[in-house]
Amino acid sequence: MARGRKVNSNGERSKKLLLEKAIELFSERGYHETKISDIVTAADLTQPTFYLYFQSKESIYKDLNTQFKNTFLEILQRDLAWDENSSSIIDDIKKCMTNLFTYFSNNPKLTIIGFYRSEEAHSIKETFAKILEKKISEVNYSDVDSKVVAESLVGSVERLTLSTLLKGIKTPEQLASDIINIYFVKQYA
Amino acid sequence: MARGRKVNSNGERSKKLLLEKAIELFSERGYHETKISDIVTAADLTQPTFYLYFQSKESIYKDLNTQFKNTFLEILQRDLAWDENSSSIIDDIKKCMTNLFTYFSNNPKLTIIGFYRSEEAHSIKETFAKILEKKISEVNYSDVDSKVVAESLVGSVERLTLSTLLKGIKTPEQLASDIINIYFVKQYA
Amino acid sequence: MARGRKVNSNGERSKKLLLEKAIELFSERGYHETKISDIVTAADLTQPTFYLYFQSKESIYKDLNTQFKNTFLEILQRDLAWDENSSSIIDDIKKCMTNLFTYFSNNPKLTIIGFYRSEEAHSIKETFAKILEKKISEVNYSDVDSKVVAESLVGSVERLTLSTLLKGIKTPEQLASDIINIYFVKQYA
Amino acid sequence: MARGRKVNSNGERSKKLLLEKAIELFSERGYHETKISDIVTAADLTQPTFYLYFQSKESIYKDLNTQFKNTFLEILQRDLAWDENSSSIIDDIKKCMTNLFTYFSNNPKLTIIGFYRSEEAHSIKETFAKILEKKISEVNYSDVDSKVVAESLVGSVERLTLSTLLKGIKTPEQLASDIINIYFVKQYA
DNA sequence: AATGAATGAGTATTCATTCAT
DNA sequence: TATGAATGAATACTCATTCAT
Repeated sequence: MARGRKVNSNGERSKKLLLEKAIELFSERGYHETKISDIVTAADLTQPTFYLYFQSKESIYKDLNTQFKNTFLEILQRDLAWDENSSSIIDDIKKCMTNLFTYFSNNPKLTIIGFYRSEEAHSIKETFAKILEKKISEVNYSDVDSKVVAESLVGSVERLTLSTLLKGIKTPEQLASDIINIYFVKQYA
Repeated sequence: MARGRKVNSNGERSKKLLLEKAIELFSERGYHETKISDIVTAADLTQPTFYLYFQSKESIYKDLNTQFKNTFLEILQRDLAWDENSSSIIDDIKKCMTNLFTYFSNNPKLTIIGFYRSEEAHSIKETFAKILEKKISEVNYSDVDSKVVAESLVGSVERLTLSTLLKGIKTPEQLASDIINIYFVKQYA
Repeated sequence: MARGRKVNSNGERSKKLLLEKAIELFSERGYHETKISDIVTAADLTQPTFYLYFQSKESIYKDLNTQFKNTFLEILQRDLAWDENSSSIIDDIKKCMTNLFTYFSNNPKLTIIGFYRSEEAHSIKETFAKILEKKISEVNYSDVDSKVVAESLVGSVERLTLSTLLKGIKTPEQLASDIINIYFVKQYA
Repeated sequence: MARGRKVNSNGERSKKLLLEKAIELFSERGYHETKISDIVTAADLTQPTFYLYFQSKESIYKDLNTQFKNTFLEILQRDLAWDENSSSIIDDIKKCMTNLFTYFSNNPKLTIIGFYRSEEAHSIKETFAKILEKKISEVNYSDVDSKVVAESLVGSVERLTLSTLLKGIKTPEQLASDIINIYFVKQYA
């Protein structure tokens, strides 16, 4: 293959392609097992082209994580804003989860990276738990302290996303409903 | 430039030391960010000594994971054996969790590796979920299918171990009790 | 994504601009530390444009050096032509130095490149020394062989250009006069 | 060639060898034209071995320069210490030059690097000139200011080292004597 | 049992240069 | 005349692993 511009080439398209392949590979193999050479090969480009659009391997990974984190926190903020005098706290939580699951569902690979593989995932989950805790503390949750309930909820979201949502077994709405049922509806007689 | 056996050296002790340091570093930094040179430096030994006791970096990591996995599955098997005509399924689950948490608590670093960092962690959790599902299916859990409840439970264990148990906020017994409360006791009125 | 000829663009001007920026950067940073991308960025142009006017990075650098060398040798030839029956050899040398310094002064950056940074600078200085030697050998210079005096003179020119002439501390005339004083006038009693 | 320790290998020797080859190549080709691969090939070793003994290409180069600079300045300090009430300033200068030339002569390649190729060479020469200027200002040097004489002297040293000393045409003593003759003895009648 | 010394095989990154428009 | 887009070829540096002692 000769040097220089390819026929019909287009910068935006190349960048997008590289991002796609990067997301794909990072989510499948993780950061260290993904080589720049893998990414560019998958995109049918060469290594220097990667550096035309991204600063470094680390920076593209961080960008991806930031992107996930920002959207995630945005949804949280929007749906679980604090002093909201909403009709029902539980409905709020349910709505929030539905939106979260919808986002995960639409961006499964990015979610794998940002919610499971990244080192930053910890802090994201901590934040999630803290916000939930505040909500739950307003609910009359018998016998268990809100922190534990909140962390438990985060764990449920984490695990169910992987095992049912991303596998297509449950829709966002179903999953949110199931979780609400487990945590907030009398269920065991 | 003295070479050869150190004064006071002892094969078993060196191996143990290397294992300890490896667990420590793998749990703190993960597989790729931990170099053999880090491990031996921490153990005040040299790289060839590492290969005296372990086949490779990968093999020691796998060993560690296998060790965790085996004990984990052992506890599961023992406490949640199938067709047991136990007095109470829920008590069984509670007992199992208590034992699991006790093990985690006694081996926090190995737990980080085997239950959080390792790629194998997925299959461990799947197994866990499957066994739980079988149990739960025997319980009259209204409105939510057992698979979801089981996976949710696994998530709760996962998250609460990290955020409360390993931080010393809850004892194994307390945590098991909390989880049982959340999942199996009418809690929200 | 507009491409093609810029408004107000002009081939000759672009080439001149590139040359200027190249001289500037090569003199400041040297050959290897100057990237083509630096040059074109400084000229507010793009990399392919560079190759419209110059064959390669090496060739523009060589051109610059050749340009310096040619002018330098021209001045030497003109002012120190061999068997000239000039009234005074020392006056010739002084005149030559004055002209050299004037040229340096008017082209400080090119001088840095051609007289200091370039690998070719060695041969230029050798030539300079040889020509001076021939002149000096005709002068009754006691105790020191002409080669040494000539090389010494070259060194003085080299160093003083950098430390006084190009810093504006001395004018070409002053510097030439100073050097002549040092080398050819009884100065230390 | 197999991995692992070579027969009869010795760390100190390898390091020395690498240093020697590095000095040789840096002096012949300069920093950028010398690849690590060139150095290790010349030493019949491999690239990782280089990094066993040196931090980086830049660091070994800097070390070399520092080594040259330190010795150089040491000689200067020792031989041209300020308020010395020495019998003769000119003798001091001569002695200093002799020592300098001897050092250059014994370390020709390092001298090429540290006194000619390095960017630091400028500051070394400036220091040299400043110290000389102080000395010369105490001498009754007619018509030319001491700064110019000092810089000129530095230039002479610079050029003559290259063109006569390192080529074996002059001994350190002869060269020092010649320079003193040029600058401080009535020479042209 | 342990270490000093060495290396094979990567791996991210850079830069001059070129093609298609 | 000029540029957007791309690449060939290098190059410093790292790390797990191994041999000789």
